[in-house]
Amino acid sequence: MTAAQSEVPRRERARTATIEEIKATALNLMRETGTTNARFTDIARVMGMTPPALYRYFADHDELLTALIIDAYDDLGRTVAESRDSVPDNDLGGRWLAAAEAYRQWARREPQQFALIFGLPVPGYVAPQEGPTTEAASRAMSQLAALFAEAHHTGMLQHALIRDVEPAFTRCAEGEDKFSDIPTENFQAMMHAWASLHGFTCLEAFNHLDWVEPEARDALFRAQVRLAAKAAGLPAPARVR
Amino acid sequence: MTAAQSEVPRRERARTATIEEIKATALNLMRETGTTNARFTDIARVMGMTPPALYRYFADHDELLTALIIDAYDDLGRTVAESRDSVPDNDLGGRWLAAAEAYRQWARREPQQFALIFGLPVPGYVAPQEGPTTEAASRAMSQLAALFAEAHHTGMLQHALIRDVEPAFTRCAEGEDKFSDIPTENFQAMMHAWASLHGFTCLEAFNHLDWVEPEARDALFRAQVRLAAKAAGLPAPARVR
DNA sequence: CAGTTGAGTAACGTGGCTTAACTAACTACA
DNA sequence: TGTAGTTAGTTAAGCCACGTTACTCAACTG
Repeated sequence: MTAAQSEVPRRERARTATIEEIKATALNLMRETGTTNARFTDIARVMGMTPPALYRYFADHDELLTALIIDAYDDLGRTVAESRDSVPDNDLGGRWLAAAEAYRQWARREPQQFALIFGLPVPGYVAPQEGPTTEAASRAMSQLAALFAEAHHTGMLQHALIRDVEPAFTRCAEGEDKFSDIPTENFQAMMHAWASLHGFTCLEAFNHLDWVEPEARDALFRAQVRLAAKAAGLPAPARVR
Repeated sequence: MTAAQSEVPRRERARTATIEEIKATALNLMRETGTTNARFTDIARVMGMTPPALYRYFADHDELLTALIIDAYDDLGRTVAESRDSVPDNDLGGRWLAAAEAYRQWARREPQQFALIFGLPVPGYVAPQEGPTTEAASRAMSQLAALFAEAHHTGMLQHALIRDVEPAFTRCAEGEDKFSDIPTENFQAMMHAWASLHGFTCLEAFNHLDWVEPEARDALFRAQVRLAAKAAGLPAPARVR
């Protein structure tokens, strides 16, 4: 391990550390202000630096934002995957429940990052076209798709509740290589499940469910997710929490 | 009608007209920039006025935003209600479908206004506590609730797919006076339906479904809404579109 | 004619983005 | 070990833009 450190030149390590610190600081500022804006000046001040120094690491405000967006996707995807994989392979319903809960809790914990990736673009930000953000997004989403692929391959995926697959959607789904191993019917069901999960998550993360008591909100969420599972043909979770 | 105009003093009419123009201009600027920010300076410039003049109408940036948020809720609620009521009373499934489609299309048409009410708060904006925005929100939402109440009273509301109502949610739902005439089971189902609708709408409005062809997206949406209806115990639409 | 309202001008203050020029420290190599 | 090159960082400065207030003028109302 000590040997591995010297693999990477000292300077380069310091540099990446600084980059990480900048991003972390920007996120902290967003958390404080409750927005998706982080001023260069403030970041520098908090870090005990001067604003121009940041330009050594990010050519542009947009470049920082792009990095943050990619990180957010990766973090969300990783969190969902980890939570999903903490449930045994044979309990597919439980794995879906865990993944969904992770999605939800991540958004609650980090509403700014959630807004960063799933909300309106930040004022003044223009996304790099065909860019790495899109890739990061599909990487994160494939964590959900993996669950359905898994279910399909082990034969545990039942028929979806909506079975009259729309022809237009069939054509479209077949165009996506990475999902080609899931039957269209189930792929469509997955999209429904995702939308359903996403909707609850948005409402809660942006404070539109404050009038529902916390325990009731938990219950409502579980019901929403179970409903989505049932509709998608996923088996019920092994243990009821 | 001509007599009615003189009911309201000339000055007051001019004043409200200006207020409307300010709000409309702000919205146009938001549409142009694709954000939820509208600078006072820009509004004034577009209107052929000077910035300070706006302070005659809005004491504050926040005051303008508050007005815009309330307008957005009202507009959304009105749009949904109109679309819903354009379908015959006896076709409850069709009414739900129409309402949902209106919700979706409104968000597509006005992503900025949609973000204004359902996204992160605008940078620097602090909502007036216990304020009129909350009232406007529940007014808009009651347009959906009305549909379920209607269905319940005419006896056309079947059992929801999820029937083991969570006890915590029961207590909470009973606390809401305005929904007290809908059985808890169905109220919960309504929340599920709303979340599902909202999720799809958010994803589409914020460009996360661009990879799905337009016709396929329409199909996907209709399936999502039909699924939600089935789960909530609403009858199927009379005519299949 | 007196009072009220709308609007403009000028000005203040602030604050942030960004570039340019310079300094200090570190790295590597002879 | 000394020296040349590179990198991180600072200071200074320019620039622009926005929000907001105070003051003044014009127009309308009654």
